[in-house]
Amino acid sequence: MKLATWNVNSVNARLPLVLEWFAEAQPDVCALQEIKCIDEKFPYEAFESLGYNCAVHGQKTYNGVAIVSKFPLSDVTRGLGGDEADEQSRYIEALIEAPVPVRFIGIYLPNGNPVGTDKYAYKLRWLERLHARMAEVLDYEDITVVTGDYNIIPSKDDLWKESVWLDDALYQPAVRQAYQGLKNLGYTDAFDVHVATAQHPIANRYTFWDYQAGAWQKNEGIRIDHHLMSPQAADRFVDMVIHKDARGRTHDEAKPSDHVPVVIELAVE
DNA sequence: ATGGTAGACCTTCTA
Repeated sequence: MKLATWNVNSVNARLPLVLEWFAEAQPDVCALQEIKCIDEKFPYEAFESLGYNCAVHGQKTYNGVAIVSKFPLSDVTRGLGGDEADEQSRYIEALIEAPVPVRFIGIYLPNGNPVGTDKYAYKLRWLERLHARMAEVLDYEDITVVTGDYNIIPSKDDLWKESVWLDDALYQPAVRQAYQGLKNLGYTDAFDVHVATAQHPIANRYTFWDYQAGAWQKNEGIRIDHHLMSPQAADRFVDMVIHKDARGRTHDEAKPSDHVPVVIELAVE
């Protein structure tokens, strides 16, 4: 089973490119972030025509997440617990009803910039709430994958020049420690397994290149889109592919997202 | 020198 994540930076502005990628890559399930539309404006029909079911947690203008799946979806949860006042759409969870079921959680973690503001405090609180939910989910002993745009650069190997990122919310020690804390619960970063088991050196580890300052042309990227696997999922890990080519592809008037799809394969079929 | 790009949308905000 191929499970993917992709921050599309507006699903409607990106639709031709997104559909083209789905037709080619054939993910079984994909988490989308920054759909940037309310539920009613999600392009359900386009995905359904490719054979996908959709669960959407939209929001006007900002954020918004969705799960699209070739298998039926059940037990859908929209929004992360732990703060009733939080109105930002950044969390969606569903059970993928494949022959071997998979619990699939798509997140769009707060960016948190600038450091020291309420936005940064919100990021840290959101990480605490995610930690609590991921601890709960472990008790289900499901094949669980928590995937999405974490807005966290885990290590200095995951950026092109450390000095540029030292004051950024994506690279703060407290944020990186919180990411390590998620792994300490018992989750495995699919990329770590990918690196440890690779037959050849990893040619690319970045998943995001900024639109500004020619970042893509200079290969000034960062790794911020992650798959965290429960022990039951990690036992079935087969492969991981970062679709770097998506960053340079255009389609008529549609320009690429600043993030690329990241796909893992699990042996659950 | 505080740039540069993209998307939604109402004029700036977010990333």
